Amino acid sequence: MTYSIGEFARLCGINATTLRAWQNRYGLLKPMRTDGGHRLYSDADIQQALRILDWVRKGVPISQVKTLLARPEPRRTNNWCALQESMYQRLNEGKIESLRQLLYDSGREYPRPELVTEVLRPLRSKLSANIAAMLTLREILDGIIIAYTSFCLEGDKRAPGDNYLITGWHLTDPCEIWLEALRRTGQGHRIDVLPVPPAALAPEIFPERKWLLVTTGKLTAVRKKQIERWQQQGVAIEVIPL
DNA sequence: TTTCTGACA
DNA sequence: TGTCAGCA
Repeated sequence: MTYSIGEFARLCGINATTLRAWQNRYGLLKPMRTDGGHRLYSDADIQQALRILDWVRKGVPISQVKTLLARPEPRRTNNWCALQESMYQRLNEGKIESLRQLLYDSGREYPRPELVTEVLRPLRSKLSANIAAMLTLREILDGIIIAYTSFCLEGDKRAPGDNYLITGWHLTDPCEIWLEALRRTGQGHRIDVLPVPPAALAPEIFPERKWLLVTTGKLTAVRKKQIERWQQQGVAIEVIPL
């Protein structure tokens, strides 16, 4: 399957002008050309675009992305790959109950932080092209992740522990709140989730709880100031950059 | 509709 | 760094 620049731009959600600029200025994505000189993007280019967007979302300047892409993939056990693949297949075949079961089993069998970073996050990245079918699959996956995380959080509440509130702060992808919560389950914390962060946060109203703020992008001077202000008001805050 | 270049914020 | 106008 090949795509014109217009189609490709729509699929991956990047402006066509920007795609050309990325190619010309930073050598990112060099598609084949038609005899007439028009760009012809392939499915491999889509995968590459998703990898690029992953770095951009993490706040990496586009000029530095090429070096990061050239780096070999961070080593991942075959086990993780196989598990990810297995989840993807069940999702793709609409076997939702089976996928749910697999996630619950995996959560019992493997450490949760690795499950999140090695399996769930990569799987969601794989599903982030702007194609209706993929977005639908990702929503289904997110629903299962949220349900499972709630289940784990409730379990943690049965034991004593520190009280936490986790939410997003300048965060584009709300599911990341749940993934971060899931990473922290089973460690003797009692965590509540604010799934939809309010437009303006007021952590000072619950100073007795520790606040975990999941955030994308850079900690600007303004944001650092805000955190200092909250801390001066006696709120314990941990910022979790993605 | 796409190409490219140069320019702007 | 992303986007736009203008031209072919």
